Amino acid sequence: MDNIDLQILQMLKSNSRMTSSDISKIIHLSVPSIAERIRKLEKKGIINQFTVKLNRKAMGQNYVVYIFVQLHSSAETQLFRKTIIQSPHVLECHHTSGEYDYLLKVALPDLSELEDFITNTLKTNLKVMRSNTFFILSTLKEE
Amino acid sequence: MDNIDLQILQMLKSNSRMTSSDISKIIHLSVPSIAERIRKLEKKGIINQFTVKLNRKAMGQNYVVYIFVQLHSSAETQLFRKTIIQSPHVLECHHTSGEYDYLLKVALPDLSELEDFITNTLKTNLKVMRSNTFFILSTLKEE
DNA sequence: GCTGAAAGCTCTATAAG
DNA sequence: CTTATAGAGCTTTCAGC
Repeated sequence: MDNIDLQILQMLKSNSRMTSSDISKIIHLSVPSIAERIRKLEKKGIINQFTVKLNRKAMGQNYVVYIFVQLHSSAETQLFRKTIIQSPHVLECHHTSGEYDYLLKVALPDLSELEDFITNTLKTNLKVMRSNTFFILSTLKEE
Repeated sequence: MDNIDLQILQMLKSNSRMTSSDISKIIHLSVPSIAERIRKLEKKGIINQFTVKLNRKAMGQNYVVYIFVQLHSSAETQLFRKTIIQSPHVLECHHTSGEYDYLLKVALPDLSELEDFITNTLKTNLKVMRSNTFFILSTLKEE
């Protein structure tokens, strides 16, 4: 991966609908070369996905919270992982170092759904030992 | 925004290079209709950005950490915000409720750069009062 | 690995119903 | 919203460096 690849990635990051010929006009390289470089970046897994960033408020996701979670035992891990991955409310889930086991980033339309998520999904269904929730008041930056 | 818009958004989320005619073959609506719907979704700000998800490891970002940050006083806020937004290492920055003021998500190539970021950028330059760092060991889900 | 040109195809924009 | 059309623009391929 050379400097030209980095430039291409940067352009696609700012607008993934750019075509090879768009990019060709900016960096001086022929269209077929750029098309092939993009294909290779995808194939090598450097580009994971072409996607869109959506406006959460517009999508009715008015609350975004982080929830630290500690599980009882590793016996619960399987169900926990499966449920979390499938839940449409969970934006991210990381296994973390420190006091807790996992950190979830969760988007919800209202507080009653948050209550439901913590009480039913986490505590009851997933047998989470303890959790710690804090709210995102505003976001300065989110890539 | 109706159900068709939601379907279009879902498809673009899974692959933002889909064209109107690609989408037209899946949901039964003419190409001009879909093209116009996408334009409106962009104009309304429901679609914030067309972008790519990159593989962090492949980009040399071997460590991703969360850092909670507490500022001394609101006098430091301006510089803090400006610096954070410009820093290429900072993936996200949220103003949060709870014990700390901000939560940063930071990607770095190695531990010495992490040390540098905490010691120099945060503590020295930005006069951060205290911080609390924890590591992401692995990621189950990240939209 | 890159360039340039040609072929064919696909997309977008527009107009009319 | 649909269909139809025209024109612009894209991707791919291939020969040659």
